[in-house]
Amino acid sequence: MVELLAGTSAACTLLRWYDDNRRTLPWRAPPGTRPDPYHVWLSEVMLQQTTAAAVAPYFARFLERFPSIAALALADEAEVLTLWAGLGYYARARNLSRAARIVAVAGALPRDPVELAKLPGIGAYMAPAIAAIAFDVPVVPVDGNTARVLARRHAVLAPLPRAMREIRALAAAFAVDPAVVARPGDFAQALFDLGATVCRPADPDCPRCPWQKGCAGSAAGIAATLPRKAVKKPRPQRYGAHFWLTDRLGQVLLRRRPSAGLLGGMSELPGTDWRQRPFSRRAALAAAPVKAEWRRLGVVQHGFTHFTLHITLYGANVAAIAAPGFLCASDALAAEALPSVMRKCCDLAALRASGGRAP
DNA sequence: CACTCGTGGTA
DNA sequence: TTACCAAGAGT
Repeated sequence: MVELLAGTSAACTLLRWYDDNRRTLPWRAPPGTRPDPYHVWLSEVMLQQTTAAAVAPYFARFLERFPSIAALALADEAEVLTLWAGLGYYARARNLSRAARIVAVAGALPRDPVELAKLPGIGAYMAPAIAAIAFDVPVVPVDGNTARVLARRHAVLAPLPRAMREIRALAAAFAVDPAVVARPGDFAQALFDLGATVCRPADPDCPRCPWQKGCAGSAAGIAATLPRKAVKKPRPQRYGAHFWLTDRLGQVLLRRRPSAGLLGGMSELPGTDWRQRPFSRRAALAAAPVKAEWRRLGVVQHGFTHFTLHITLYGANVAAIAAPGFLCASDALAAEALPSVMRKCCDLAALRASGGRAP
């Protein structure tokens, strides 16, 4: 009964908590002001499966180079990937690059979630997220935070992803609450902040939660165990060999990966494909870009989402390089679209060249 | 639905 | 040290 009284709904309670506890983030507009829809869009893309701390410096550099959707639309995908290097999930950058051209032609980002979802890289979460945060459309996006908060508050016992249908229904019910209709963007971000700072994945701080009184998961003492998740399979190992080839001028041979798939469109040191079994020295060198006195520099290990990669790195120096790919001055590698795994390889090669020992 | 697709921080 | 995790999307 109490929740039917104006100004005392659960949504209203959360919004009041948000007014006192909201996080200050680079992509967030100050209270009472409207954010730039482009900033909202870019931040949502960067924040997919990525922490705010990791995103912040990338967000700043990206906006400095591409201050508007129009500026982004004029850029080559390759340059966008350069600014994305190290952030991961590079399809995000490719999709953003494509979408920017579509939006630039249309003139502006649409406000309708259905229209937003037609853009590459904008899916079931991000369409309502942008609509709510950038345009105050009364919808409630369900991200990992929201799913966790609602699964606990309503003691949803079914495991993810099956529970998503029920969780989405719980979120949608909030969208008609007058307090949410009045402040859709703040409500969405209040759920993010509650999930990030109080209703944390492990060790939720229930005593400090504005929703504890109405939380079934907390009442049952099972909040920390929710949401439940389907068991995941073990991460397999893969092996490869890559080659650090320099010339008389200190330039390094690189090549561009295929434009789709893993690390699509990114630069890399030439190498083998990545297989389930290690390469012998002979098998590895059969894939070397040139015949040379190859020296084993060490092994780079790198964890991807669905496998662990072990790269044996070989190094050689020749007078002049004649091989497929392109040359890059060794002091210009920082400006290349190198994914982290390749950055590790380059770091190891530099270390060995300066006298470091093989690991 | 199940799988692919990165990375760095935390316990 | 391994394992889990973060404002998910595309296929």
